[in-house]
Amino acid sequence: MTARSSTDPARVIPEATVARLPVYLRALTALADTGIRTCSSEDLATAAGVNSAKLRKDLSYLGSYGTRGVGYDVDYLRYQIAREIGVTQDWPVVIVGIGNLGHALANYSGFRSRGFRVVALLDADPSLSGEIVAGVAVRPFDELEAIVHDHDVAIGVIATPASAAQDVADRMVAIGITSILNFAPSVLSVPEGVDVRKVDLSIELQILAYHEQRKANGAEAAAPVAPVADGGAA
Amino acid sequence: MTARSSTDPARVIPEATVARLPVYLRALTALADTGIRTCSSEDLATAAGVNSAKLRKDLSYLGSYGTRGVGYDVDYLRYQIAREIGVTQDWPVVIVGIGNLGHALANYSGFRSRGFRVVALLDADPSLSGEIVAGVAVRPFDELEAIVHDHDVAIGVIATPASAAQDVADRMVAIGITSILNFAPSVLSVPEGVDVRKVDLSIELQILAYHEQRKANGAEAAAPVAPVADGGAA
DNA sequence: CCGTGTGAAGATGTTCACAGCC
DNA sequence: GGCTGTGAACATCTTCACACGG
Repeated sequence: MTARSSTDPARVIPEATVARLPVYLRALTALADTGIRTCSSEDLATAAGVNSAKLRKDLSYLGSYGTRGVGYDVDYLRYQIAREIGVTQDWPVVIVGIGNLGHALANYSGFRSRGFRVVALLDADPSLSGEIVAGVAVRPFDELEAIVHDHDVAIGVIATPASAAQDVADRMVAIGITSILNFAPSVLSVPEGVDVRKVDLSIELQILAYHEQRKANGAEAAAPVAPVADGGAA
Repeated sequence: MTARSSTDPARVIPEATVARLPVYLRALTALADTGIRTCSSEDLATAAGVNSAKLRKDLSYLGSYGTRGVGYDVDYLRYQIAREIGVTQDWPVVIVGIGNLGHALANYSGFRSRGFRVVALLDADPSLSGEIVAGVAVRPFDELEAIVHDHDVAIGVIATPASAAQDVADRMVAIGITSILNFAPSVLSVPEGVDVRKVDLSIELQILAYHEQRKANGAEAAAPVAPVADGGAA
């Protein structure tokens, strides 16, 4: 049973699973690059850094793409996941804010190779206009609307200072962008139907600092080594 | 009662809460900057982009720092959260891999202002050695051990290509680093007791692409607008 | 026999709704 | 009266363990 078609509207993939699919995709690509044609859930789970039960459960939401007693065909599964995520063809994206981070993002080759194409770089500072970064000219922020319409852009990246982020987001939303990746350290408010994901460099460090502090306190105080009840996936 | 002291070893803060504390900290700083001395859970929740029940629950894991009928003292709560995270004084960090992203990270002022101090920039490429980035000289990767010992560094940032990331991580762990922030698109394996957090730019975009594709499919197929059962926190 | 796919159990996280205190 | 702090209900996510099919 459960031969769910990819167009079955009832099929819902849990958010936690969606967040791992790109990891599986990358792991499959790595396996394929080493010439491996078939893998078990155990193999792929190890490559992806998760345990095999979770991997199988995740894949089960997509359909039954494995063969019992055998495993998964690497290329076939890779295609199925790519199709599910929607990266079998390129998504055009615009990057707004060409400071240090914007430069790094524009030059990041991982976007290109993973289903995204940077169609424009925009900055409010007119002195940057015309500069070529990673083969793309920096253009004035005003041109956002024309670019978005011309290239049918649905995804925007914000790499501006925090003070500008909400204004940029408002403008993006007004023009029709419905997904935003925000690198600015600010909370964006957007209407329903617009997705925002946030990448915050210093928040990640602060989370590490919290655990680091706990390790230090634990060492000097009570329990020296907490015996973590761990499954044991390497 | 539950007058938990900050040194009470039994007190455990859920991981999901830990991940939000830095957001609250930032929101409190923003409120303080506009001269606000006191705020309700509703105010702070709005500034942080969460709902107030979640905020209160999160804060309750730290202790009882609010006043019923009144709210929270902004500066006092800010200090308590900073202390809990461990950013009341600076953590020295090293950044390995001074490509585009490493440059951007080295120049990112948010680290400095949020409890971190970049004490060294390292790169395996000898031609980069001596270059000054954000006031810090780039040094050969070999000097990692000396630097880590000299500055008592516990947190390392990896901004190398994926192919080098595991080697760098192994070296960091061998030298005594116990927390790693990994920007390379690769799965790191580290021994128990070492924390790794991953920031992956293209994974975030792929997650957005998935939802974007769903919106597009939903529009052309069945339900035009899914009536999301939402609490309604703006 | 082996490894996938999956119900069921358990753990973690979120929201509700109100008691308790200012 | 108003707002915090929190048990209890609900939702989501993870892990277990085994039936099932190649």
